[in-house]
Amino acid sequence: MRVSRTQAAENRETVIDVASRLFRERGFDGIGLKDLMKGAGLTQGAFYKQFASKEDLAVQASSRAFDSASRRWSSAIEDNPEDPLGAIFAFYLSMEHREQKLDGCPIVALGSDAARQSSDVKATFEAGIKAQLEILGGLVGEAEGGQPDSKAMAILSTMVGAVLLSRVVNDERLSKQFLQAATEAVQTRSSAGAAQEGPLQ
Amino acid sequence: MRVSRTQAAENRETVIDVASRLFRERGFDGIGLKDLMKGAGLTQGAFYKQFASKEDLAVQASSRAFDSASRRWSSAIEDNPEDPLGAIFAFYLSMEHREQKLDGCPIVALGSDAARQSSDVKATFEAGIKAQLEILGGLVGEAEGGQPDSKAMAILSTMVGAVLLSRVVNDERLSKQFLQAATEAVQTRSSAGAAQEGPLQ
DNA sequence: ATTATCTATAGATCTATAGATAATGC
DNA sequence: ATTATCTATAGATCTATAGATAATGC
Repeated sequence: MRVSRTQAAENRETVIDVASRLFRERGFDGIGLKDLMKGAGLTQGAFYKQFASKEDLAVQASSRAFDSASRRWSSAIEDNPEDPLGAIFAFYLSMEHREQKLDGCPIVALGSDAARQSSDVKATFEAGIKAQLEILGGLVGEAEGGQPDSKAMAILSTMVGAVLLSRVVNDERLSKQFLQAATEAVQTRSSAGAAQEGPLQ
Repeated sequence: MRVSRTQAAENRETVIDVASRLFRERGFDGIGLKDLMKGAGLTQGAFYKQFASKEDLAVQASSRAFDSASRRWSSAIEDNPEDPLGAIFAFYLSMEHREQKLDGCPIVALGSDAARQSSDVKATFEAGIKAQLEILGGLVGEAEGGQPDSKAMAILSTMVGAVLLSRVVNDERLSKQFLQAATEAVQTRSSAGAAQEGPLQ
């Protein structure tokens, strides 16, 4: 029954990967350890050799979700070097992202839940959010001085809010309108006047 | 043990009120029927004469939370008729609102959860969101024609996202910056150039 | 007679722990 | 000898139902 040290490490990574997806789909309280472990091909009993508690896994899984988001942002930028910001807006503010809770933005999928979690979970969110602000801040015209990237913060707020709102309503037309309205707002705001029409959903 | 019909109706309202607050504080999955009923001064056994299921209560409680939000928006407008929009921004994008999950915006408190709930819950959110868009749309310069209040949607997205982000980070300074950045963004956007500095947290 | 609420409980599920097992790692 | 995983289980909690009780409403 015992597996090698490297296999155990792999199993741990698999559990974190699975949790990062299932938590986003069902919420921290919406899935139990039994199903999480089953998703990784293990049984519940193996859990506590790998993690201190479910809350510990919540931290690891949140961190993993932000890693995945970061990779997605980076690849959007690389795939579209002449308009990196537009590339981020295009995938983030899309109906595909609205539909894909499983591997979508952790702030949208788990934000309301994270606000009720321990400060360890919040610290993970804070770090992930700062990383995203860093990226946005680098792409936006850059701040005027005192405020540390007030523009990036407003843009991220609009992005997060729009996808959250688009998920919470049944009406797909309304969902699209939220994403469309947010796209226009962040584009005019980021290029301060030089608005470009983005091809979109 | 039986109470009068009017008392029973009152009890029902109390349960919905309590649930609308406790759900926002702890999430739909974060509180059980026993504690919900105890909060209304009743026992668990009385629940199913009043509601068909916990999900039914989730619908009623969400609706109640939006009623409460609507009342708050209206009173902000009435208290400040010369700058109604600024009044809404001031209370919504405040540290007090960040701290007050219990009676704060249901979209922020329960948005991530609601996206996983039944379409009945989503329909309630959709109705509440449309009511808020209506208010914003009436106060904003008004749309250019085709789009049904694209401005209002972008503003609401920014508001919701900023408070969500402000709740999800530990760092209060960062929280304030999100609220501040969002305030600037929605104010410049709503009065299209005629930006006014809002006194704020 | 009806019924709102109570106590009690069924049956499922949840997190966490205990002890057995079988393979690794020294 | 150590240990990653397994099966099994403790103890709590969850939603929902059943039957008793006592007051309402006719």
